[in-house]
Amino acid sequence: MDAFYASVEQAAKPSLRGKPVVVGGVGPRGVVATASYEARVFGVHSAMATAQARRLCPNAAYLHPRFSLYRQISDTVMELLGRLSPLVEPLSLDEAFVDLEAGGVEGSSAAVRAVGEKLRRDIRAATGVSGSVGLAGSKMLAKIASEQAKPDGLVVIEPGTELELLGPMPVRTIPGVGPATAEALRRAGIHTVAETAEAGEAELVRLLGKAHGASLYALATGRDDRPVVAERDAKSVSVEDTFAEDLTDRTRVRMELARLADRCVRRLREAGRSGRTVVIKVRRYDFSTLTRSETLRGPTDDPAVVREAVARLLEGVDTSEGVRLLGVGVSGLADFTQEDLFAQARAQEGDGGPAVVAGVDVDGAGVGAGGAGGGDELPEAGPGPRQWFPGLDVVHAEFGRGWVQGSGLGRVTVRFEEPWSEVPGRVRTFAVDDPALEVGEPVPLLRPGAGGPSGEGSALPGEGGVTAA
DNA sequence: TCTGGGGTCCTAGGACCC
DNA sequence: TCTGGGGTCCTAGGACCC
Repeated sequence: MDAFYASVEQAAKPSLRGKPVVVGGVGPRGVVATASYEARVFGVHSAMATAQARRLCPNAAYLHPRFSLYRQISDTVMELLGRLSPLVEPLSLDEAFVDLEAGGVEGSSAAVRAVGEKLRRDIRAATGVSGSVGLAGSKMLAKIASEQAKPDGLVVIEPGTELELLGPMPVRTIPGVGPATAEALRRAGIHTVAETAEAGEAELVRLLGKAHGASLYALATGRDDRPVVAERDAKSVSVEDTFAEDLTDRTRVRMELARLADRCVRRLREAGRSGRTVVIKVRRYDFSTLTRSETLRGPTDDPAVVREAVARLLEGVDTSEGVRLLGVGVSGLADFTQEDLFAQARAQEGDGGPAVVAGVDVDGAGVGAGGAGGGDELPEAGPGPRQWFPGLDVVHAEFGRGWVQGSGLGRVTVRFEEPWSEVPGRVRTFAVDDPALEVGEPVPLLRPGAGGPSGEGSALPGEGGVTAA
C-alpha cells in the first residue's frame, strides 16, 4: 500500500486530500510512522522525530495513528490477496508476498501483469486507497519491483534481466542491508550490488559474518529461493512505552513495569498463547538500552507470575539517572494456556503421575502450577481520561461526525466531515469536557451502499468479482 | 523539542551434558 | 601429567524491517 496510514487518513478526511499529512507520535518524543507524498517533498520521512518534521513542514496535519481502522483495511486487502493464492505471507499491515504460481496463475509476463492490474483495481474499489504491485521470480525481486512501482503503479521484472537491473543499484537496495551493513561494505570499497557480487562469498562472510555474508552473496548474485510462507506463528509478544519525561522515581518505575507486564499478558492471552521467557527492556536517559531476561521452568500466561519476574529482573538494573523507555516481553511461546496446564496437572494427578507437570517456580519464588493464589487478576483496560489526540474520530450531539484537529488549553477543535463529504467540513471549538462531544468509531472510507466505479459498494467485490486465476 | 512500537534473526560466551 | 569435542540451552546485545 502507498504511504498507507497517511493515505487512509486522506481518504477519511476530505479536507486533507492533496495536503501534507504526517501520521505518528504527536507527543514531545514522537516519531513519524508515515508521511504522505505531499509531506515527503519537504524532506519528512518515516522514523524521523516528529519535532524535526514539524520544523521541516509546519503546515502538515500531524495525526495520531488509528490502528484499528488500518487493520480493518489491511484485512480487506489481505482477503483480496487470498483470492489469488493460498500462499499469502503478510509482512506488516500494508505489505505481503503472494505466491502466484501456487495460485495457478500462468507464468507469462502478460498473464501476471493482468492479475496485478486487476488486483490494483480491486484494492482501490474495495478500500478507496491505492496499492502498488511488484511482480518477479523471487521475493527479493518482487519487493524491489514494488518499491519501484510506488506510488500507485506496477512493475514486472522479466526473468533474465535481474542482474543487469540490480548491478548498478546501491547495496542498500537489497532488503536486509541497513546502515551498519552498508557502512561495513563501504569501508571495503563496496557500493553497488555488482561490486557486492564481485567481492565473492568468502570476502562477504569475512566482513559481515557467516549467515549475513552468505545470504547477501546469494541475493546479490540474483539467487533467492526463499518460499512464501503463510501463517507463521508469532515467536514473541512485547509492549513498551516511552515516557514524555524521564522517570527517576524507582517506585514509579516499578509501577509502570507492572502495568506493562499486565498489558503484555493481556495480549498473550488474546492470542491464546503462553510463554516461558520474560524480558524487560530499559532505555536510559542517554538512549543506552539494556535487556534482562529470565526463563521460567514452564510456560505461563499468569499476570502475577510475569509481574514477579519483571520485578526480579528490575532489581539488577540501575535506573537512578533516569529512564525514558520501559518494555516487557514474553518469548518461548507455547500453544497452550495456564488453564490447559492446570487441567493437564489435574489429569496426571488422577493418573497417579507427578502432581506438578509444568511448575513456574523460579529460585524458590513459590509459584507452582497448583498455586492459583491471589494477585493473578488482570485489571480491565479501562477508558481512562479522554485524550483528544489529533485525528481521533468524534461524534457531537448537534454537529454529527467529525475528527479532532487539535487540542490544548482546555479546548478541542473539531472538523465536521465524513469520507464522502463534498466540501471540507465546518470547524468548531469546544471545551475538552463538553458533554455533547464523544469519542466515535472509525467511519468506513466508502459510503455504505454507494456504487463504486465498478458498481460495487464498500464491501468486498462479491464472489467472482475478483478472478482467482 | 532528537531518536516509537512491534517484531524477526543472528552472534557470542558460558553453563551444562554426554 | 594443563587444556577433548560436540551439542543444547540461556543470556545479552545488535542489525534490520515496517
